[in-house]
Amino acid sequence: MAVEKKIDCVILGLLSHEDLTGYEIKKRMDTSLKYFWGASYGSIYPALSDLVKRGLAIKRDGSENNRSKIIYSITYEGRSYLKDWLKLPVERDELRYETLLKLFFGNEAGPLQAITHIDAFEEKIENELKYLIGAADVLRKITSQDDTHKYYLLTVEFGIKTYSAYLEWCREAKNMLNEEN
Amino acid sequence: MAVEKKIDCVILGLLSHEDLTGYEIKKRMDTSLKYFWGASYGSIYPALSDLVKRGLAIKRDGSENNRSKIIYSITYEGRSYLKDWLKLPVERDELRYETLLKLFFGNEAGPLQAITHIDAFEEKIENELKYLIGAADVLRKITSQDDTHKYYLLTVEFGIKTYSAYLEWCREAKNMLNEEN
DNA sequence: GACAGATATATCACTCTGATATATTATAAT
DNA sequence: ATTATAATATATCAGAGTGATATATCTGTC
Repeated sequence: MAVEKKIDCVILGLLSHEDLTGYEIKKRMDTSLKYFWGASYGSIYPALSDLVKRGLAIKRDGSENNRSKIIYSITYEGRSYLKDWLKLPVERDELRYETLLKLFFGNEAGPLQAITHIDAFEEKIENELKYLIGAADVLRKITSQDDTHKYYLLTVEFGIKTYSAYLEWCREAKNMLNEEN
Repeated sequence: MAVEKKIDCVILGLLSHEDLTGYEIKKRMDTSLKYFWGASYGSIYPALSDLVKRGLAIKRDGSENNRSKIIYSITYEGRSYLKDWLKLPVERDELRYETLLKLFFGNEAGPLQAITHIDAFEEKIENELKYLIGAADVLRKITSQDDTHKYYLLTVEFGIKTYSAYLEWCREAKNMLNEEN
């Protein structure tokens, strides 16, 4: 079986929920998927053209006035392709934390520098955690009626759990670094 | 200031600890850095040649018998370049979890499929957590004498905290999915 | 009516991955 | 002793994806 390109699978996944333009797909990446996935225009637009060529999606013109707009929908074949991919075991879960990388080499720059990086990390995580907690409240109310957003809620709860753990670690790490400077 | 390529910074960081061959650098990536960073031979070898060209590292022949071996060391300029990068604020911390991606689109495949992915994730994390706990024990003994490995220990403790949170989430997520199937 | 910001599509140089090729040495099995 | 397998070691390349940039329109506001 051909190796699935991840960008194709994400786009088909989003199109399985609703019809979208390339621009809207990018917005979903930057909001709903932000905490565990990402993609740039440079991969989205070429992938959309390719999906249409392969019959996994179709496009229609949705222009309004002079604003050009191309709306993409998933086809039956696209949905089947998506289902096949969802069945396959997960290939890779990957973390790429520059904060940890800089910390790992921290003895070159000293504890004060390390604490500065941890402080910045902590602040960013605190803000994102607030957002996720708000999102979870909204989603819990919706899913109590119908459960179309159940899976979305699961990923948000993953974020809440891990971000809370990050904050605990920040405090402990700073304590350890403060002991000896 | 020129934008630093991440691969250059990681390699210089590793060389700031000890002289290494390209192969050994890859091994460090796959062990010590594994939980928060990665790189392939296809980026390591070209980057090493480039670092030498720019005077940030030097190479010497370390061949034994017929086994060719090139040993790289960091230069004064390289160490200074590394320190400059360590001072800069972190640009990006990024998660790329295919498990969460498949879960997000889970309503297309159903709760049983989602649970299968969570089970696989849980098993992988349990194994890695065991390894990290062992590594932390060793590192804590070493750092109680001298603290060269203090920063390494901090990254391991980050892993332990987050992996424990992942496991909690796995149990809760499966409970939620089991309620209704 | 001027300006900023959001909407919308598209391309490109460059980075990095994943796979592969090549060759030697060490270890284990038969 | 021989064979097979795994580890050591360097290197390259097609293809995937990023980040930046270009272009143009629409919307809100001062």
